[in-house]
Amino acid sequence: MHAELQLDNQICFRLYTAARLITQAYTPLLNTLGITYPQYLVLMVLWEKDNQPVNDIAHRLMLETNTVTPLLQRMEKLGIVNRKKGEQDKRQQIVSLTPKGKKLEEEAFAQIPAGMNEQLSACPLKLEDYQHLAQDLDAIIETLKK
Amino acid sequence: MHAELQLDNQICFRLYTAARLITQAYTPLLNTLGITYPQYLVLMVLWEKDNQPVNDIAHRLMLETNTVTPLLQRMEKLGIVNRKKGEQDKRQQIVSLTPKGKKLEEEAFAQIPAGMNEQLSACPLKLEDYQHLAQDLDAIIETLKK
DNA sequence: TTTGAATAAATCGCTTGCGATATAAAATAT
DNA sequence: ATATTTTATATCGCAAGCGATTTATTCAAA
Repeated sequence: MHAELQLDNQICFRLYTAARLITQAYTPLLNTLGITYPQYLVLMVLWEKDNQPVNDIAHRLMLETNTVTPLLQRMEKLGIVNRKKGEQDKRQQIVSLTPKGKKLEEEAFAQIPAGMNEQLSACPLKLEDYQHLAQDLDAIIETLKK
Repeated sequence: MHAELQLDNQICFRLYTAARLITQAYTPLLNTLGITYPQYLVLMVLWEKDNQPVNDIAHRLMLETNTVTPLLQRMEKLGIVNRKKGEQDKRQQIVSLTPKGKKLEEEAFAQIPAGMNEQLSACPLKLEDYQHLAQDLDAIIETLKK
């Protein structure tokens, strides 16, 4: 019985589980938009700034390009982004929103935040708890990112 | 510009990223044991209580059996667990540790906690921050689990 | 007891995530 | 200018994770 090896003592298991469950909470909301959670993340990056190369999107999401490239290919097939070769640097693929991808921002704004608030309404955490949580998670992320 | 749709305002993105990065931090440590992080979770469940049916393991980890069954099949192939049909209830598969699976507990105890502490040594969070973090994550998990 | 409903696992198909490698273009060095 | 190295993406293979369905067994009801 090593206390260090017990599931209940693992912050990592809690992170792993909370991340899965909150992604699952997004899923029915995102299904009505026809996208997945990682695709939603990519859209948030592009809604903030359109026309970005794959690398910038990957860095923003702290993912590798071997994750992001296939994700973008699927999103292109869905008709929500376009990819075109960079003009100055032909190695780059510049990713941009299609009209459909831009339109999704309004639909998301109308549905996602309210839908998540509703699902978390029973959660006892207060605004300051969420702020504190965000700070702690940022500290962990900052420590572990390369 | 909808502030609600900005990545920096998303607690979910932080959870998603922190969970990925901390799993990545485990990876080199677990590689020396020849296992993955989800496999390590299963082992922690079995180290606490051996001989459990698939369903109990899945419930403990808050995963579905369609995730756990293939995971256990891979672990069986690695020679760290055995599966045998339940005697009272023949629908069940009772999962047990092999000698190799039991031995991994000592190796894990010798390497994993210290290795993770080292990687998180630069993290500014104090013990009480981790405790607070654990509480907040438990609140989210409790709210979202079905 | 026989039938119908619930339960335990397993299987299938698809998206992610990531280590390893490949390919092409740009930047640097000689 | 040519060779070398770096950089940007893409490709491949495998482990998860999960919705949907299937199969076998048990439980409950008629």
